[in-house]
Amino acid sequence: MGKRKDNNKYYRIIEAATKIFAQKGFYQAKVSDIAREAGVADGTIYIYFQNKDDILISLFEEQMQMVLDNMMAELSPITDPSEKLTRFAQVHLKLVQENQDVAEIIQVELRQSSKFMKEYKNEKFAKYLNIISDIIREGQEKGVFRKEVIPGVVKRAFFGALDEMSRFWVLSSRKEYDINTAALQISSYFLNGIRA
Amino acid sequence: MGKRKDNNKYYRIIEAATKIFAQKGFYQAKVSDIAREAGVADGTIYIYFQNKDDILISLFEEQMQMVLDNMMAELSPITDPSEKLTRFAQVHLKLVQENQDVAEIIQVELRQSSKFMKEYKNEKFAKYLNIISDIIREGQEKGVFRKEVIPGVVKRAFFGALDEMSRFWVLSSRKEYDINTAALQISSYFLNGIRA
Amino acid sequence: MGKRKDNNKYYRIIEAATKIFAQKGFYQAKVSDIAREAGVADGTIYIYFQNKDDILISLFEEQMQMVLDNMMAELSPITDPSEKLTRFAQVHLKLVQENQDVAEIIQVELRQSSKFMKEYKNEKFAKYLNIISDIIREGQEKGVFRKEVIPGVVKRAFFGALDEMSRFWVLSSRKEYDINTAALQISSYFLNGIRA
Amino acid sequence: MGKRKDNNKYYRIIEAATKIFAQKGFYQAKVSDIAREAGVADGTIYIYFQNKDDILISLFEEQMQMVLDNMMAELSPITDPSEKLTRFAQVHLKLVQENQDVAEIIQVELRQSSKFMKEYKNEKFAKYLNIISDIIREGQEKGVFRKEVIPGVVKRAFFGALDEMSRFWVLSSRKEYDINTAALQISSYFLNGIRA
DNA sequence: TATGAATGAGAATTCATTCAT
DNA sequence: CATGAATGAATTCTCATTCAT
Repeated sequence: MGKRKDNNKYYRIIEAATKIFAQKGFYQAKVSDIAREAGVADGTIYIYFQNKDDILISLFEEQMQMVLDNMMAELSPITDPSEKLTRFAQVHLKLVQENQDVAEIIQVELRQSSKFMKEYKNEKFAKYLNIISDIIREGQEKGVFRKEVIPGVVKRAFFGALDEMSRFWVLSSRKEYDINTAALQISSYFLNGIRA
Repeated sequence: MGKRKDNNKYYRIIEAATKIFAQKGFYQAKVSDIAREAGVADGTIYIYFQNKDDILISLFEEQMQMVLDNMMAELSPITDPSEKLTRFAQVHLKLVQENQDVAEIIQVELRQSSKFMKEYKNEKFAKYLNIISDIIREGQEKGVFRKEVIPGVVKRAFFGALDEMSRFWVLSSRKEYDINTAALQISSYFLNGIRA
Repeated sequence: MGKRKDNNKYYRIIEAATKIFAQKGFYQAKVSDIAREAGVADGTIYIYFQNKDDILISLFEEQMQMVLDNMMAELSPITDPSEKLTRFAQVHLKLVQENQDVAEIIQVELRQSSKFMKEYKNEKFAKYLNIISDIIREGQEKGVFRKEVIPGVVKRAFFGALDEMSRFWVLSSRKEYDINTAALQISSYFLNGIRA
Repeated sequence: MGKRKDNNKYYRIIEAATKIFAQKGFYQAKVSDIAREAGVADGTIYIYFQNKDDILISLFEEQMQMVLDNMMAELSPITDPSEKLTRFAQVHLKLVQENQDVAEIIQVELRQSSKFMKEYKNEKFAKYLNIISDIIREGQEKGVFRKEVIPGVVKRAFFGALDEMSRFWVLSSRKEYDINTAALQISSYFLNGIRA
């Protein structure tokens, strides 16, 4: 690895940006806000990142990697596809709960990323979604999920369901129900819905 | 009759803004872009709208009203809750398909609305979601949906599933499958999942 | 006279402008504010006045004429120069008191008139000041005022003294002393000061 | 050390603003005019000042402080109240003569300050005026000025007389008489006028 | 590497003035 | 004459980015 990430300032800036972007949104956030939060000078940001866009992109990469690693680690010991799907829901909502800033940025800014970063292909996010479709396919092979179910549809529907749920959960001040309850409800809908 | 709305310029600006916001996103869109697209002078915008934010808010209100009206009209003749839910999915995705600009704005900018429009409460959107929970509750009363299903979770999960699906559908250039197929798949997952 | 002033709208606009300019100052006042106050359409203003500057100039002319006429009428019956000077002070401060809006505009906007109306020569104001120097000269001829007093200095000093006094009087909310008292004090200073 | 003032750019901008405001008046002066005159970028102005109003306010504060300091230094060695008053007139008019830009701004913009700077209380100016009333009061205590003279009236009348005189002197191209002559005339009027 | 003062392009908004009705 | 919707030039202020130290 080059010197770019050796220094912990790189991560301090990512952390700071995560907080500030979550608070104000990408366009409302000023580079100097991030610098202040990170305890560095404005100019220092440009030693570690090419520009403001690059901060957001790097943030996505780093945080999505973290999420991916976490999810992989949680799912690897499980063999049963149904259990895997349920676990995915639980872990996803738990991660959201524990990293609300990250969650908010991914939910909000990810959506408009295509607007300001035409070229940015969010491959990590695609990988994350593919964990779901891989589970579906595995279940279909093992004969526990119906064959006519389209994995590419389920992965989006399932993720969308969790995502909308977590958005509500993050934004609402009074939490009417446990997030784990929501995870179990949602995965049960889908499991019942796609069971062979 | 006030000067607002009784003139077609109001709607011409809304139309133009819908196109421009969808194309570039709210922050990247310049008021003068919208003016040019609408064929009016920059200053004219400010006769019909208080500021740039107000354009977006008004756009939400108008377009959500249109969506609401459409959905209500489509569902009113149906009595069976299961059929209603399926129809909701079909109509929603059809509306998205026919109003991609509107869909993109609602999906993308709606998310960050809380960031720049602290005071704006998107009541129309809440109403739209409540159509779903009303269907669920009705189904529970009629004994066709399971009692332990939480309507507030289903409405978000179901909408989220459709929304994520439609985002993909709108963004992807090559459409792998018919959007109606997706609608039927998703509603079937949920119907199987919550059936009594 | 042409049709310009025949219509009472001309005077209604002058009245309105007097009020609005006094309230907000020339630059902060909007033409549409004046139109609303006068109960006419924005465009109507431009039938009676060439532009915003012209409103102010016309206002000066009209109001200064009124002030001049008033002062002349009050002084004409008096023959004694000392008494005239005292009366000038009293009438001036009374006029200020009764026409605070006019006073404020003349005091405030007159000062910067040279800035935005390079060509405008405020002849009426010069005439008004000359009433004072005429009194001084008359007094010198009659031997009641000292010869070495320079009329051109006295006219400015005397007017300036009254003007500063009236500015304070207009602006301060609680009036510590009667404005007539101030008039008498000031004229007594000058009379003692220049008496032969 | 804050970033304000310790840099000479702060003063360069004040200087430039003094010139530009005197030339065109506050509202006609563009921030970019000031920036160009000061030899800095437009944005640099906003590092040292909050906004255009703040430039004017700061300018008042700085220049009035200068005037105050000067006047105090000139008067401090003098003990006789009459002589002090005369000296005040001389120094005031000399300062005006030497700082015509400053004088013009204080005379012109000070008047309308209440219009656009509701909250700004020009305390330095009040202090300056109070130098006069302090002299009057001192003279009354020493028995050289009449008791019935109201210091608050004299301070305004005297300042107003000098101010109107200096306005004329600054604006008129051909100077009919020496400014010192005017100072002596005016102070003699008042001294004769209020002498015990 | 790190700094942060300086830059200046860019954008929202205002409002005097016009002109078709 | 009167209207007031429409115009678009003009101006303040912001903030990502640079670069001399």
